[in-house]
Amino acid sequence: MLKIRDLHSWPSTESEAVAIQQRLRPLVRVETPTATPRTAAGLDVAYRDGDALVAVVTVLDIATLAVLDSVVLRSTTTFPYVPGLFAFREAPALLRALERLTVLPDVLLCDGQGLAHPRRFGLACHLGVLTELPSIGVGKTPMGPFDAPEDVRGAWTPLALDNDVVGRALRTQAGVKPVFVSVGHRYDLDAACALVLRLAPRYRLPETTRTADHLGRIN
DNA sequence: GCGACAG
DNA sequence: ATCTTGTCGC
Repeated sequence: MLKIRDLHSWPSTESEAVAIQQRLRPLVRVETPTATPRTAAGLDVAYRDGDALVAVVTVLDIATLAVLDSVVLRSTTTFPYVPGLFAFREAPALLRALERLTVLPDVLLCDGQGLAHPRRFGLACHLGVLTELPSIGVGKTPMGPFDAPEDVRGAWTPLALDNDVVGRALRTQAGVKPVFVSVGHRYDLDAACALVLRLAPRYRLPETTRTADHLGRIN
């Protein structure tokens, strides 16, 4: 159902990984989404003892937050955790999980950064470019400094890296830390923040990531 | 050279 | 990410 573009093989060294990011970075497209999305996917990976991991993808109906589909895939670690090269650790398993989806989502919400990345090619960009699906990065920790948005749901401040605005620190609830939203592929920052707010009516993180995280813990 | 650094 | 007690709040 979902086609994964064969743009590169999975590297085993950091320098190869960086070269792939630099080669794929120009393929990212920032654009206003054509239509209002009806479904959104949450992607997450849980780690187990040793090199075992569990990749989870859930598809929710944005209007009702009902879970329409979910895939839980057990796999194993292929690349160490290196800040800036996160996709090479999590994307292989997440892509295999995405291929097993029955309901194709209108947009991907990734657990990590998109353009808010040192080379402007975080996990959300990587998954977006390889699937050609619109994608958004929702991180719990920023990769750079930021000014705290006011403590009101919906408040935000720009996230800058070097001299570019690469994302936003977005307050999804008063009294909790903001989340860090950036474009992954085929989306824009305003629409991304609006969607994250709709998906997080009650908690800090969007329901998509919460359900995916939950499934990863119990499986 | 040293520290910082998505999950 | 994961390892973990108690505590505050709905």
